Amino acid sequence: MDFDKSYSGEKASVPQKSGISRAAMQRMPGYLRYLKEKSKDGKEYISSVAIAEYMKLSAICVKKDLSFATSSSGKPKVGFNIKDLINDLEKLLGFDNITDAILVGAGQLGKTLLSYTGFSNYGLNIVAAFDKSPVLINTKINGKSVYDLDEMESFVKRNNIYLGVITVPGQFAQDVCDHMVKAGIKAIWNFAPANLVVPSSIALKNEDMAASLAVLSNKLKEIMKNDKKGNKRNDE
Amino acid sequence: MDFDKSYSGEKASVPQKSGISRAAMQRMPGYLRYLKEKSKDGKEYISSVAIAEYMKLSAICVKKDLSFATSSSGKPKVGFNIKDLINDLEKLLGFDNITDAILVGAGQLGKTLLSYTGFSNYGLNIVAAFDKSPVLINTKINGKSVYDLDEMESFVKRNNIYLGVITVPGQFAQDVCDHMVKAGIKAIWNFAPANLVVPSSIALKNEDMAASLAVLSNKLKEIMKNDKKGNKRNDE
DNA sequence: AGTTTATCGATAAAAAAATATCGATTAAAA
DNA sequence: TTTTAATCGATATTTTTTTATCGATAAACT
Repeated sequence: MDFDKSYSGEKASVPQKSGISRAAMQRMPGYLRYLKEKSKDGKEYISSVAIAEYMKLSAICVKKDLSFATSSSGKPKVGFNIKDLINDLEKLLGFDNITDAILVGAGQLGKTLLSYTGFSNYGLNIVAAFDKSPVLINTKINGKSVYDLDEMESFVKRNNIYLGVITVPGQFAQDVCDHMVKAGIKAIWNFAPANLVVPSSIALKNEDMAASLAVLSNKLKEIMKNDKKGNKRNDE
Repeated sequence: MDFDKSYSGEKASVPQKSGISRAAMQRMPGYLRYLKEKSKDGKEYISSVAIAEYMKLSAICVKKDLSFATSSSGKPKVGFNIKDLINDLEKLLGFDNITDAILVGAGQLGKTLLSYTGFSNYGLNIVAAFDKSPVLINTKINGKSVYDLDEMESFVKRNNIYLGVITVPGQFAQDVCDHMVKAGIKAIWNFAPANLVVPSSIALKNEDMAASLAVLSNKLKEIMKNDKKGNKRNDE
């Protein structure tokens, strides 16, 4: 039995069965976005060097990352065909076919996510929301219905939903999570500040603002320290 | 909102000068959250094993991570003093003293962040917002004023702000970013789906929804594949 | 008090990820 | 047509991160 090694389902240690490291996987959408820009500009081919320069990565890293996605291969001297690469990446990322999802917690953040129209670009379609608040139940947000949380389980089963988004306050997150798992949800995108416990067979991704902020604060601290020491900055 | 961007400024290759890896840094808030829970429950000491079990990490990993934060040391047989550890972590994370920040883009997501009351726990205080829309300028959101974007630079300089949050649509993000850098902002928390280019002296953290979703979709795909192959699931 | 056991902390080993090297290839230039 | 230069792709190396080992220590038990 393989247990997850990073907290809340985001293990640091377990290898990706597909061979792609998580770090690489996270870079993919960045490549995709850049390639789409370039494609719009009318460019047809691009080299790993050019991508790397823009993305501030090493060309080797880019080449290796892309090798996981590319069906066709790049051409020496010219690089990769951008359109092909976009297709490959979208396929790899699953952005090419839409996955239905439900969201629990129609508060401020929930509303924001429900109102966001860009998810279809990422292959995600939030079809309904659930909440406990009578004020919200049976309202619509961006054309999407908000139902009583009690109906979540049957809705999920009836509509074969596998992905759930959690946008409730931290103290309710575990409970919502448990219900989702019970209902048959297999992937959870958690925006609540909580360390969720899930069976190892469930995919969990935490959108942890605190963690992000921790990294940023740390960097800022380093910068301020260096500035005080009189080091030059803006080294471009 | 939609966000993604993983790379500029977040290269995988740059070593952390402080010796703490980014991965470890990102785990810290998780520890902190768990310890606070335990502390509330009245527990006084906790072992790395207990933390690891809950966080689904190895105890060794926990010990090593905590060794970067701990001033005091743990006691054999009983573990760490929870209160001390909380203090150490908050200090390490900079959550113990508040940093002022500004936000640009008072749309749906911007409003959500402005309304979120939990940032003070993370040492962040958004003091003002900026936007281009006349409808929003001079309004207040959660008691925080929205000003004309043109005033951002002088505001930042006048109030010695070092941290900026970007919540504008992707196509405007780079421009806003440039203005922030020009104004003297040293750390940028970017929620826009854009690959921002910043001087290397600027800390940049992208809240990359697409990247998160990529990881989650990938996991889900694996799970569905295994399910189809008839593997058991919910192995607890 | 003496023994046992859980836990720490330091160091060593292993694993994973990023980066470097280099021959092969192909477009463009001479 | 030959040479040159940019780029790929595979393999090797290095670096970083995680995990394992193990002696030391302090609480609990006998």
